[in-house]
Amino acid sequence: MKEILEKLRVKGVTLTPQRIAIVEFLKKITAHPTVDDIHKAIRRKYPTMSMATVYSTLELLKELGEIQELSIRKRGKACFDSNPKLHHHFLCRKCGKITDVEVDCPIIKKGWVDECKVEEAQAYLYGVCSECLKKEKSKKDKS
Amino acid sequence: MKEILEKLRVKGVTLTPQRIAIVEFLKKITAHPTVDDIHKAIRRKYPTMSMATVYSTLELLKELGEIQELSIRKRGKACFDSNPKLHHHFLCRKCGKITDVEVDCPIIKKGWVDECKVEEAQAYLYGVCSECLKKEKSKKDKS
DNA sequence: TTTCGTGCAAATCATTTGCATTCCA
DNA sequence: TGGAATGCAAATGATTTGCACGAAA
Repeated sequence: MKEILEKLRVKGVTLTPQRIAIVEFLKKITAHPTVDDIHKAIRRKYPTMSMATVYSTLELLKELGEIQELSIRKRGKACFDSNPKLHHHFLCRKCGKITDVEVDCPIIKKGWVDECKVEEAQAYLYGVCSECLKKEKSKKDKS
Repeated sequence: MKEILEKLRVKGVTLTPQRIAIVEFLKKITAHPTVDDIHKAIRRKYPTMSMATVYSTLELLKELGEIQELSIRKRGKACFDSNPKLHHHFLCRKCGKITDVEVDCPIIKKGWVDECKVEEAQAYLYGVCSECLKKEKSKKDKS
């Protein structure tokens, strides 16, 4: 945690209490919060925290490579992953939960594809998660 | 083309002129148009065509598995691919063009990952396309 | 003090919805 | 004819922007 804030300071980022709160919240959570999730959570501590500040801080962290933005919810709101490293995501259509997918895909990664320079890569998988499958199964067994 | 319309008719879809126009437009184009692109294009022929109709027809075609929706433009508008088969996409950050990526990735596809059932999969790659790289290079060579 | 960040409110933009009208089967 | 599709306009919801104020360098 401290290292991240230190890294930001070195890069010349002004460490306001709001920004620190957002960084701490993101780096603590393993879920993939939306802008609204972040805003709501931090408002408990800083009741005046505005959406505009959340947006601008997320933009900043993204540019600095500290987080990544996901658009896995089609036509839905953006969500954020505090882990900027290359990995993929699964969205459960039943419960809506997003989980990390750590499989390594030799082609879908940074590098070169069809003579194009790939700087960022994200794969989105959609379906039914193991928990929801279990629930479906136990419901079926009963009937 | 005719086969697609016939397939839709068999499935019980009412074939209005508007729907036919949208299907014909989509199946002719190799690009990845937004809702607005489609609306603008078809308005030339049907000046009263409304956005609502475009949205609802696209929703229908998606449900019937005739097209797929992409959310490759983060926080941007949705775009559509008239090819419903599994393949991936590349978005050039310089020129904004979206191109198909036909590489096959053993993991990013329908099947099972981490005990989750994967029903749909899409990989989005971001970077600089070959054309923009060429332009950059020729500019550098001159200077 | 001069720049930068914040918070508020208003503006924007894509998408959705309600409803009266029109159209296909 | 009757249910479904269309078109319009208004509503919604996320994101962006403008600007005055306050805080940090």
